[in-house]
Amino acid sequence: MGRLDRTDHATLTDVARAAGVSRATAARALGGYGSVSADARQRVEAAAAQLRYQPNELARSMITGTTGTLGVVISDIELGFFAQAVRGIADAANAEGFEVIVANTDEDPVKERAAVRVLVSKRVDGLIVVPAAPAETAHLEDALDRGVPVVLLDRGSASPRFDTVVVDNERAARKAVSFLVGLGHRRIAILVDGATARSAAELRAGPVPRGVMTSTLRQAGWAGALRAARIPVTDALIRRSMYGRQQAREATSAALAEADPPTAFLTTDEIMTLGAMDAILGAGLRIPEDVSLVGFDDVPWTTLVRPPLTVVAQPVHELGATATQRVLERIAGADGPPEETVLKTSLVQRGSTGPPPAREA
Amino acid sequence: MGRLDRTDHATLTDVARAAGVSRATAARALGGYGSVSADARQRVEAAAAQLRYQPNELARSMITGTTGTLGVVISDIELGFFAQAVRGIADAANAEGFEVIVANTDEDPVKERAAVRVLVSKRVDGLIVVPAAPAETAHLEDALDRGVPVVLLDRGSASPRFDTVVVDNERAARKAVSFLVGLGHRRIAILVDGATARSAAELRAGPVPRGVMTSTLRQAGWAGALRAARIPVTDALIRRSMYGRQQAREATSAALAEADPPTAFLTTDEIMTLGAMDAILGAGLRIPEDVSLVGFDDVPWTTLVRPPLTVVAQPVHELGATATQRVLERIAGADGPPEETVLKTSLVQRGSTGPPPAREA
DNA sequence: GTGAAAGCGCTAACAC
DNA sequence: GTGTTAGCGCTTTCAC
Repeated sequence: MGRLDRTDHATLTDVARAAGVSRATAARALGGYGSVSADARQRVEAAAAQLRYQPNELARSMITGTTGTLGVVISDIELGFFAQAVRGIADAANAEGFEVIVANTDEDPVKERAAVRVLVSKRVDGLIVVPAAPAETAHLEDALDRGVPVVLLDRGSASPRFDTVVVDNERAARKAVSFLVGLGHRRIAILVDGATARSAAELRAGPVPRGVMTSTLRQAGWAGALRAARIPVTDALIRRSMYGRQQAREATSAALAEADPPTAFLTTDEIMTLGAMDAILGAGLRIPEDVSLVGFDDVPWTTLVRPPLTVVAQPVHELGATATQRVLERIAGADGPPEETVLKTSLVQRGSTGPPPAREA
Repeated sequence: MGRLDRTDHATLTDVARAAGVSRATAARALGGYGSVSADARQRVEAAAAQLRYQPNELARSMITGTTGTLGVVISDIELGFFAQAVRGIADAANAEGFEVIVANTDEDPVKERAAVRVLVSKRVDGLIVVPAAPAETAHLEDALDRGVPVVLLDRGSASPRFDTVVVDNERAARKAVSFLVGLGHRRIAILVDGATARSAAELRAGPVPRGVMTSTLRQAGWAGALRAARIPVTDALIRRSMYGRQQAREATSAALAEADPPTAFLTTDEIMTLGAMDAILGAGLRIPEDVSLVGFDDVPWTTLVRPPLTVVAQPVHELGATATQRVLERIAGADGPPEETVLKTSLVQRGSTGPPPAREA
């Protein structure tokens, strides 16, 4: 341990000197390229082992122009969905020898811009980002212009320049709601983050533009299913709340307290589902006898609560793996037009959905 | 966009040329050190903005010897506990201008060694690791020898060389079990990962050595509480399972099927708790009327299940933040002896604990 | 097969 | 105040 200089790391120069060869020869022996005599190789390897030499990847990156590092920009690693996605990314990345730097944005575009800037400065080879504001992508296009491939995860953007990996959000919600309609429900509410909510009028006006959050798409799917069943799409069924469990709970409680409360709820992610269940159980209502519930995301606890939850399951791990694959292809030089990959969700029917209360039929 | 060379990044040389000054002056103007005339600064800043110059952190790191990056080595980011810890780390790190590279080991020492080697090669400024095998720390000492500070999180090691941030595992379990004893329970089982389990004889033999997993410590706390209540510590109460929800479920079911089943269970983490609850509810037993349950980790769903779970809450976020603080201090040059920080857990009493069935009293 | 030399983009003395 | 000159540790021609 340490005859070494200030950094305590043996350098190639140290190894070369110890082996009695030039740095170039040492590099060739260690890097396994060019040709080196058996004897020289021997001595270099011995010296390297002896000095516990490990190449300085920083220096190597300076030359090769690649760092073997991917930047991942998400909203919050604590949320099950993102944690799973990151694991999918990390696994796919590690398999190809890449490491992953994770940055949380909390859906704040300012933090996102800062993170992207830092990551690009650190010369990540590629970026996977869940855009906080899919409509504002100047900073992401900037990364692209600097030669850093960017793949969007979970949300598409208005810009056509990015590879994108998402799930079939609209269809997923439509199927979930159609299922509820088939059960006999007509007053099917959707619980959405107020920031991404659209009014009934907006929903009637036409298709959802590109570059919106998933919950907006899910809302469109919900509206589509209602329309198909000739059920009026009204603002009363669109329950808005700020994003958060407690807020979702309050919004759901308010809905439940109305004159003709919804007989079923569709919630757009784990946190909202948690809040909605809090409210339903807290009101002493039975699921599904009094009210049915379908949530997004098949997280572990959904099978533990009673009744187990009917959910839309997303292939989250695969979402991350696919995005990684895509960015790795770009890094390797693939230069076709941006691709949008849409992964399939599935409706997992469990116990939280049933016919509406008898008096409703 | 791009008169730039192969990397598409403007360099300091480009800026200096555009501003008509030397690289040194440009560097001073941009870096805000040394002194530069107002005029020169002006021109440099204009040129930098015009070229959208962003310094190459790689080159900067080569010289300064610091990367502004922390390596975090955990078992699995998908587990709520680690996701939370990583968030705590990332927040504390970001606040000081550091980024975080995350590596998953799945408790595999081989993966851990590989991860540490890569991270050190990438010249992270410090390492926070949840050691997969706290007894084998040669690779971590190697990092230390190379000048990379290492802080252990969640688990201590046998080596005295590392700063460590843990919770009071033994005391936490002791309190939880004492609480159950106070309720009248005597057959209190503990569900542990078979890999970390100790036999009743081993537990009686003496204190737990340093460098073991948390569940081993929790088992010691469990045994301590039983001893204090003069309840025999028997192997029958130590329920082993492989790590995993399904495995925990099976182990719990087996315990429940015995002649004199435990009237209470202590589970050592979220996954084990999930499996234990699966088994208890699956057997049609009521909680806490038939069997009480105390789990480790106060995750979101614990308040949603019925009854809500009594748990040992760990300050997970703080655990990560504290470890980060420690490693940052080391990076800044603090060179006192290694410190062990022990954070306090708390027992959150909810509905899953009550007196044992009447016939037991 | 091997060494000398250049250079990645930047910082940091050290002159002027 | 500003420019020149060395490097950081490595890869990579290009001679020999």
